[in-house]
Amino acid sequence: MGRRKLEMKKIEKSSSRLVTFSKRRSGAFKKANELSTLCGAEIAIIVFSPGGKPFSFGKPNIETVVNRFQNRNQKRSRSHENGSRASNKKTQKRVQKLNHELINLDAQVESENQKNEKFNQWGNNCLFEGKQPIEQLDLNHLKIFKRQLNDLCTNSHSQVMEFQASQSLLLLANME
Amino acid sequence: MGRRKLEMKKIEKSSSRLVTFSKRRSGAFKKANELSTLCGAEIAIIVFSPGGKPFSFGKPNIETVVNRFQNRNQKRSRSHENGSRASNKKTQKRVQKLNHELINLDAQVESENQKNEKFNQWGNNCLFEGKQPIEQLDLNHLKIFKRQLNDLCTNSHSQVMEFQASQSLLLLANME
DNA sequence: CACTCTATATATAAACT
DNA sequence: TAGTTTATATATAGAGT
Repeated sequence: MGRRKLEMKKIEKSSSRLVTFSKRRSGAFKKANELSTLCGAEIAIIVFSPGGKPFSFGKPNIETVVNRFQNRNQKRSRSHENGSRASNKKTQKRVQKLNHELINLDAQVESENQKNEKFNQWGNNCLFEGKQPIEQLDLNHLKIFKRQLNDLCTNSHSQVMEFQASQSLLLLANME
Repeated sequence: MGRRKLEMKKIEKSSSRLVTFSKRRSGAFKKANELSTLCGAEIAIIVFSPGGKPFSFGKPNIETVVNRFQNRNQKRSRSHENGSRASNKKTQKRVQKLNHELINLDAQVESENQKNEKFNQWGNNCLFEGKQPIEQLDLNHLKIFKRQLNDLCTNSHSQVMEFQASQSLLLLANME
């Protein structure tokens, strides 16, 4: 699916192989997500790169699907459901708001999409607030945020996950 | 990728949904096989149809890949104190959801980009005109979103900030 | 690297068988 | 319910930044 037709054999050139792996892996995950969304199906993908690095995608999550497949429906441990981590109510509220806004934003954009004409004027009329193209930054933030989140989902290593979680929000915090 | 563009939501018509599931499932497996062949990667896919039927693909085979993945998780799990794994699962789930929201958002904007050249140069040639059209609603969502993200992380010095950042995503994970 | 930009190769939605 | 066809939508190879 590119400039040339690729032979279906291992790509020799290691640099190309790596690029292809990365592109196709994300392509595969996207497909999996679409399949799941469109058809209401549960799906899990596990890939090991040639270098041995694990990548995974799961919806609703890997464990559920894999366990179901292995007929080992282990019961969830609900004992930690809320733990001490949810103790900061202020933060919790904010996050809740944030989440709603995000959902609303998505719905809004979709709605505007249908009113194509108006949406097209978005960029013309509302970009600058004072001097700063704040909204543009927002979009970039969203993209970066998305990328970070994507990494979080892709990488199953919990420690890396938490690290990246911090990183992503720090990034957002530091960009202005 | 067909006669029409499909909305990324569950297909209502059950007959169409079934056809789509079948087609896309085989498409996904084919992609997985190609990825494996081209890059020398191990891969496993498990899918449950909406009806609950399991389908799977694995190269060299499912068991190998899944076991490799789970062994790795076991190691990881042992090195953690109790409870962290459960939270991480939920973090992953929540983050996945958010990610999907953002993917959709991004897709919408991208779609508009193609339709409207002006939008492509969003940040370059758009001047603030002081208008307050209806489309402003979208921007308000963006602004609020960003402000709240900032609020999450801006309050304190970097160490506390990082702590809160982690906490935020963990909270996201714990809220539904 | 991670991303962008195109020309091409593929996947697939609908319709039909 | 699975193939076949065909018009379109996507994915992505290769090259460049």
